[in-house]
Amino acid sequence: MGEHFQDERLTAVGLLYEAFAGLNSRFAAQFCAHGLSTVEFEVLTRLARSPGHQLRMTDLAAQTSLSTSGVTRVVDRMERDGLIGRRACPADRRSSYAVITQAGLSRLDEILPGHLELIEQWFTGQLEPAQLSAFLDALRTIRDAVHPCATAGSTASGHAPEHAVVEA
Amino acid sequence: MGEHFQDERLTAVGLLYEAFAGLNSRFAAQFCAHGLSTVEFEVLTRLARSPGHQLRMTDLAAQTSLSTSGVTRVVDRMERDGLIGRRACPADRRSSYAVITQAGLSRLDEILPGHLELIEQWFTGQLEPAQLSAFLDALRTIRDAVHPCATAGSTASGHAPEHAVVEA
DNA sequence: CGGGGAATATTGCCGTGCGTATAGTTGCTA
DNA sequence: TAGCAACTATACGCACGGCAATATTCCCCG
Repeated sequence: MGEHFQDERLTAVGLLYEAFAGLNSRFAAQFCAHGLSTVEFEVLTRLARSPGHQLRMTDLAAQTSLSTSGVTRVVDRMERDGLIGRRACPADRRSSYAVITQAGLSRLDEILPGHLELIEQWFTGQLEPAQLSAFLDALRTIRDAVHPCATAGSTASGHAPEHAVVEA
Repeated sequence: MGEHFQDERLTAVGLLYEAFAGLNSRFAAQFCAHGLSTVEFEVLTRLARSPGHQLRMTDLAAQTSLSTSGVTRVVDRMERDGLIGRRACPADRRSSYAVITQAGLSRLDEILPGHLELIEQWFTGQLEPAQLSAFLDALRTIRDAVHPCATAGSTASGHAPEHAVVEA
């Protein structure tokens, strides 16, 4: 494997990865400054965007790629903090709704401005549009050179479902 | 706090956040398919990009925003898997180098194509350039409306608590 | 030359957080 | 009414990482 070539890809991936990791950690730091974890923020936004500001536990789990038990616990924590509450489902007494409270909405209101600011900084600062498109061109070139027909059938180290891309 | 306005911001943040979260989880899934965790991938790229394919434990910790003990343990795992090795530092017998092995480089080679592909898909698919700039404009507008003087001062690089809100 | 303090890596201890498997409850249908 | 399905909550265990303590080595200053 050409060393030089590998270097090219590595620096490209490395730089971009740094940028992503940096953004993630800044997100986390900002959430933390407001007493939230990443998943808790996600739960909050999901609920806030849902009709009636509520969601069944199962649906919440499905929409956050968390297991149902994980959702139970997150909701436990956030209920303890007063950010969300549980509400019995009138139609089906097996289900229960997680519903965002006024405190939860306020918390979201506190976080959003800084969050948006961070996003904008990232895109306009760290990732100049021109830089970005140039980078993407380079990416494509490199990739085409490696995988003329993509296919990606690489057969890894006998480890697993290859490109098992999941996600909802 | 205007409900309508809040909704605007929420959908904006929510959509973007989904995009980021989706990318993250796809990254993780891909790494996992090759038997790596996220930090392990980061360590691998960091070492591969370093002169001599090696880095002192402390430096590795500094560059990965992991504590030194965390690095020790990650290196333990990866050494056990044969992806990297330890090498005594000739100049300073307190230090030791983590050095990437041939197997580690090969593993990286297996991962990179799919990784690059994913990145390109994300930028060109999920985040159309036109969409993106429009979105950023909207962002800016919204933000300005909320924080006329924003200031934003700061913290492009540290993790200052910013609006350190209490609440446990 | 010697001693104290700084730097470095490792390890024990512990908290966190999640997933799997299990249990308990309620709804639905024959 | 019985039995199966759907839903949530809990028990258990695991992986991960930070903090603080420890051992070793280096370096500076008297």
